[in-house]
Amino acid sequence: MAGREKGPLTEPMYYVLMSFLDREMCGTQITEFVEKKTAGRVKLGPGTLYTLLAKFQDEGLIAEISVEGRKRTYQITDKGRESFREELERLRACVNDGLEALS
Amino acid sequence: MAGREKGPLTEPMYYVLMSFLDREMCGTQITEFVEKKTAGRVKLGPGTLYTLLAKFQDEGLIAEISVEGRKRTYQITDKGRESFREELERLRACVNDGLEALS
DNA sequence: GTTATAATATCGTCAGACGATATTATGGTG
DNA sequence: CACCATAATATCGTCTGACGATATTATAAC
Repeated sequence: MAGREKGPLTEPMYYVLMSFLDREMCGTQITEFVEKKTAGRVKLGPGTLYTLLAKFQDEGLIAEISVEGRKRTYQITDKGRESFREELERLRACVNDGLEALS
Repeated sequence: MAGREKGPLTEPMYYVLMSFLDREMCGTQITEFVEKKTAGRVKLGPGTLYTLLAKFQDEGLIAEISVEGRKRTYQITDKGRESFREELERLRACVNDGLEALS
């Protein structure tokens, strides 16, 4: 059960997936989550966010579970969790490589 | 003495800067360094590499120190080192955020 | 039912990644 | 020296993603 076929995640992709680990989310909740989690370091524009949600749904990393009026709520899939874990490992590898190179 | 004005580094940028920490480098040495350091996870195409070297020189992160025939050798600047350190910190923040979200 | 608000969707532009291909310099070999 | 192989860098075109600005759509309050 490998994660996302296409290579590594970008920073926005990573934080969007992360927002789903605890609970189901809709777009605006994700925006708030990311900004808060990163203490303002990462801010998602709507263009980035909704394009991403559509793509993640396409790729089966998240699934829509409800629509209330305009509000669409999604939850992460097993494949999505796996993609997130893989990305976290990649990031750790980057950090390790960097620390090693500094010493 | 802040690093790069423009936001975070991409993965290729990060590893290219990393290659300079120990010693001066030319293009082909960088390609080999990155592939070896990441155990093949990251491979730099020539388009990516030489475009990057030109930009880094422009931004003052590296400086050309010798030309032998076609071979151009560069070394990292203080600003370049600072940019690398900043990027490493950013990556650590991403990892920490991810670990925290998983728990 | 008009206005305000919340939420999502789309468009255009720009930066970066990268393979394919071209260019340029060097050294060897006859 | 002329030719060729090789090493190294440079450029081009295409594609993907980021993002702000703007538009659209649904709900609710008055």
